[in-house]
Amino acid sequence: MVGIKDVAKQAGVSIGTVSNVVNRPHVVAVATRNRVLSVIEELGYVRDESARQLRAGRSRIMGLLVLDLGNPFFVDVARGAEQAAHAEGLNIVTCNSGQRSDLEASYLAMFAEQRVRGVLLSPVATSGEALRAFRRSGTPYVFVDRKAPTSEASSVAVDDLAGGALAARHLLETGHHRIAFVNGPAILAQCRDREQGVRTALAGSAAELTVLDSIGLDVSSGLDAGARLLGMSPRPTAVFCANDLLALGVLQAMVGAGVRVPDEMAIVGYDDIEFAGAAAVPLTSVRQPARRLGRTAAELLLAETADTTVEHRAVVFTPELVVRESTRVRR
Amino acid sequence: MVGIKDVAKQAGVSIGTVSNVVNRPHVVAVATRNRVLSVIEELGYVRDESARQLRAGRSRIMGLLVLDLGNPFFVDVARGAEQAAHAEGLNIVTCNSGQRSDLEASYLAMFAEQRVRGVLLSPVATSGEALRAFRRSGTPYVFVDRKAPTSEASSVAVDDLAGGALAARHLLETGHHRIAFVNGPAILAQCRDREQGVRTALAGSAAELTVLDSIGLDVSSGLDAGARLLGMSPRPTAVFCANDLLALGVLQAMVGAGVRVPDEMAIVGYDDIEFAGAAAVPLTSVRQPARRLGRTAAELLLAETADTTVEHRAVVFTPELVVRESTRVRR
DNA sequence: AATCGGGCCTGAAACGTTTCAGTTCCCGTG
DNA sequence: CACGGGAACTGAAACGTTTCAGGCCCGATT
Repeated sequence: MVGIKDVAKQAGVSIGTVSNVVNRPHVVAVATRNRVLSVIEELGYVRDESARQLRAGRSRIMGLLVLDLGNPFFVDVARGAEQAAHAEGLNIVTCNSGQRSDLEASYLAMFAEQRVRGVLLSPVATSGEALRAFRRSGTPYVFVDRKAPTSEASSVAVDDLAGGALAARHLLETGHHRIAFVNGPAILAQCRDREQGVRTALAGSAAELTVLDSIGLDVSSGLDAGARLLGMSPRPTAVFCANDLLALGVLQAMVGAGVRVPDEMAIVGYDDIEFAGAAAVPLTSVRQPARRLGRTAAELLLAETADTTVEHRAVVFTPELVVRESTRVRR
Repeated sequence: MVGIKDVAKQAGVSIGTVSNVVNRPHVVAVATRNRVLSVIEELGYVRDESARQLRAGRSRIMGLLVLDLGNPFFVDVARGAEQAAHAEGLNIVTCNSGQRSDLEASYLAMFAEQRVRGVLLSPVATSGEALRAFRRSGTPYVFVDRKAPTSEASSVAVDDLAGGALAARHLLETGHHRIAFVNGPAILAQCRDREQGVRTALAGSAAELTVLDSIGLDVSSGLDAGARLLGMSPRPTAVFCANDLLALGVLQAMVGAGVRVPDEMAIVGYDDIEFAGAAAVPLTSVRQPARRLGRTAAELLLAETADTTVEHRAVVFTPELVVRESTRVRR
């Protein structure tokens, strides 16, 4: 593999000069610069980032660890983060924990060992061993889609209590009394908060709430939850799902069983992913500003890595209800 | 930042011993090992991967560069690749070119500078400057979702000619004569091949083909194409889209305009993403074995990096038609 | 008693850069 | 003409690891 000293020898200059051509072209005479550049081209020299980083002490990479890349919500978060990072000349590498603590730990350790500039983290749990070890490494990080005390780190989140309440109130207002909530893994704060929001909104009303827990936050878990819903008696007349993937699964189960939506079963999802509007019955959903979430988080992280004295901030966005056919009142 | 020599000093051993504790624990006496381990824990030592890699010469990371993470097809490819890489103790980092050559170039350069073990690449174009520069870097790579001559590199792909033909023949068999094909950017070989497959299948038939080009391969491009379809006169009775995202957009446009699917407009998509079955009208689609694609590509790459004498292979999978409501013949 | 061998550990070189204090050369100024 | 100063380049140290040749000690073998 060709290194900087091969280039130097071939061009008849010192190693330092080659480095200058690559990193501060203006300090080297134009004739020399061109000669070196053409040797670089000729030999196919590629700078070794490990050596560079070892010496320079800092990386040009920002890590992003998300819960589930299969959820378009997180893809949008990633897009937002990428936009902000590129504006500063940093690259984003995205890793997917798939809600598994062991993978989360493994990727966090990788980021720490790589000495990345910082990490945007959508954690499985804020109390785990993985995170504790990561904190000690001193790598700056910002929570995404998760509130956190500013004493620990900055965070960018959406108010899940409000989001859950928004959905529940909407179902009350459209006249439902037997309401189901299909929740994801309780280990996720998002899930706990959305459920809490639902309970708060329903408290004092006459509505009866059934909570169905499911293993995952994906379409097949939704199908499964849908089957359980169909078996209930009396059957709820409305269901709110902790995210759109679950809701699409439930919807599919209803359509498959010939249950009319929204007449026999109203459905509300969460995230307002692009596919929600294209569903069998267009889905009412709680919209989160995903891209903005990612962009803001990256900006916060960049600010903190540029100036370590800046204090942590907790940004909270407010979700918004998008009403579509799946809860439309019919006469 | 605490380094190996801080640990060595604190534990009263040499640097080499600390390194052995971390990398080959069995060669150090159990008492020493425990002492060093507790110092590591106490000081919060994290190995610096740059230095390690600089010295060891090889990285434990495999790169994956995909065309569009917003397309669930590529998320599944990533999952497959991750599975194979983890089995070998490697980490995958995923980057998203978003079909932009400049981003592709930037990420490829990053991978080369990082000296990653290898790269799985779903390229925008096989002839670009970016790729030529990358080739010269000597980083092993395998094409994903793209055929390539084995003289250059291994590749894992799905037969897009067959896929296009599959869809077109299905539309012929269900009695359509005015057929539209909504294609994505012609720079993508996948798009060119699928169109070619359609043309081949339709050649000699009485069917009339209209090709609509769209800017992107996403839902909003599909909406746009749908609007154009609605304005055509005479309007085609069936449309095949280069991927499911486009098809979902077209479907949304039809539903919005009150055009009945499949009675007035049959629709076929491509990829068979999870959302295809949950669409307003469940979508007929050409299924590709996405996960298998990713897994196979990663395995090929691992084999080539383990033994450089192994020759390149070109694996081609065969797509499969999944028929659903969007093309069901009604009486 | 001398020798051998194995277990455990040390010390230093090497990896490919960046950075910075010097050196050389030349031009302009007093 | 002497001098100062800037532009262009050089040479070597430093970054934090891994690796490997060797050294030491102790028990077993001849």
